[in-house]
Amino acid sequence: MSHSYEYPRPSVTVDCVLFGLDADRLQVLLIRRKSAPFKDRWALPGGFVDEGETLEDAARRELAEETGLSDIFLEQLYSFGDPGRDPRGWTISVAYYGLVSMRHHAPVAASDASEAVWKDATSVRRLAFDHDKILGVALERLRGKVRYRPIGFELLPRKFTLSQLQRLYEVILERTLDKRNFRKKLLAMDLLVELDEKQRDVSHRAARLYRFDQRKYQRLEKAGFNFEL
Amino acid sequence: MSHSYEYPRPSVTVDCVLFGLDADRLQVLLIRRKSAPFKDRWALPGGFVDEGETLEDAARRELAEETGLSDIFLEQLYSFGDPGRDPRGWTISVAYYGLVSMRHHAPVAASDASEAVWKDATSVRRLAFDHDKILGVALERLRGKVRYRPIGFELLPRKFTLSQLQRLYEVILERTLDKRNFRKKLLAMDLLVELDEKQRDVSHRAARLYRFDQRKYQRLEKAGFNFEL
DNA sequence: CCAAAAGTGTTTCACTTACACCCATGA
DNA sequence: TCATGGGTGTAAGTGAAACACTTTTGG
Repeated sequence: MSHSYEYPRPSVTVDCVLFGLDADRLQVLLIRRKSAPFKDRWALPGGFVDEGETLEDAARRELAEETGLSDIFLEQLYSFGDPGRDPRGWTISVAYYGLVSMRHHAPVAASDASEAVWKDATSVRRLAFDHDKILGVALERLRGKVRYRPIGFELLPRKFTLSQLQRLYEVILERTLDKRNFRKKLLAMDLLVELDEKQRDVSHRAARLYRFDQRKYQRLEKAGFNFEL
Repeated sequence: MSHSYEYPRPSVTVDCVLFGLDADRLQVLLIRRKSAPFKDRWALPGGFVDEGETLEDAARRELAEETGLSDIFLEQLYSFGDPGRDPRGWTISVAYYGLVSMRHHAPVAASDASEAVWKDATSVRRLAFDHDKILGVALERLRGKVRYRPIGFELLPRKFTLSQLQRLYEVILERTLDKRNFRKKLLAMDLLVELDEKQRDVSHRAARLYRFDQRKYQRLEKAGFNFEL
């Protein structure tokens, strides 16, 4: 199909919706745009895809360039191509979403970003481009996926308490959970490794620390096991 | 960001994975390519996105052009952009998947397609481009989604029997289901409308026909109802 | 009357839910 | 000693799974 090259081509970008968890709020990483369009407005980190790289590599590269963050859980979210979504012209964006432990990932602005900060994910509005919409889709996906895939652990430090884990689900799902039932259910899955270690520097009884057994989960998953709530 | 226009741009295509159900096999609609690359090979229907149309519109347009099918359930699946996936050069494809009742949608080849036919979805191989991979992702998505969203009905005629519905799930999920439990569960959801009509032209006891109550489902869904298996 | 699929209930078991008090620690 | 969250068990109810025979219809 040699005439294919005659087709006009869109620009293609990647945008990243990176979620973090701040005690009792779901956060999203935003950058302040250095240049037009939407100069000085808050936006999702992202940028143009280069030839010769995968879409996911592009997302990781842009994220690293603009916020300094690397080595994180990232998944493709959705592609946005409605006409008019970018005032510069025809632009299709492939969005990714990711989860990080805020404690281990402090953003540093660079490149096209004059600032890179965590903002409350459920209340930010009036972002650049159609990023409000992208964020909305990402929130929906996160709420859906967290219930049947153990991705929530990515939001916590490697060692965490059961209360932290419970708060995580309460924040994302926006409802309270029963403490005893929650612990019973999660421990029954036998995917948490009880560590010989306790919380430190808290002014109350220190909680036991756990870690998620990723390997075991992968084995069980292949055997048909289903993580649920 | 005026320098954005200096970036090299990829071609962007859409590809459609259209599923149908044939008594006891899951089918996928394929076209035979009229021209290079992959001339005469089986491929998913699809083509280049035009400026000024949405990605979904592009998918519907290409599907209509190449197979004559229109007015069907379509959802965005995933975007594929690995370098080298298209021998013509840098090309990103936004894939969609859809479900149709084969009885109501007979394909007719046209445009870039010299044939358009239904093939067994779980056994076709060696499709053009990376379409084997796209089909694999679509199958995975279908199996996942059919269990918690009532999209399976799109594969059936508007009026169907409970046995047809059960076979649908058995085919997609690749396991047998208990007849009594299946009927009990689905009828308990109260989303099927029992019609005053029966199956015709069968050489055994005629089954009662039902239809899916889309409106009611949408109301219940908003109220937090959750379709499950 | 035979073949083929339609249609129908009950019991068992596992899982979910609701619920309240004592414990350990640091300030 | 007080405030703060950590940690624990049981009973009741709900939903899932297992299971076999009778009915209807056309050939």
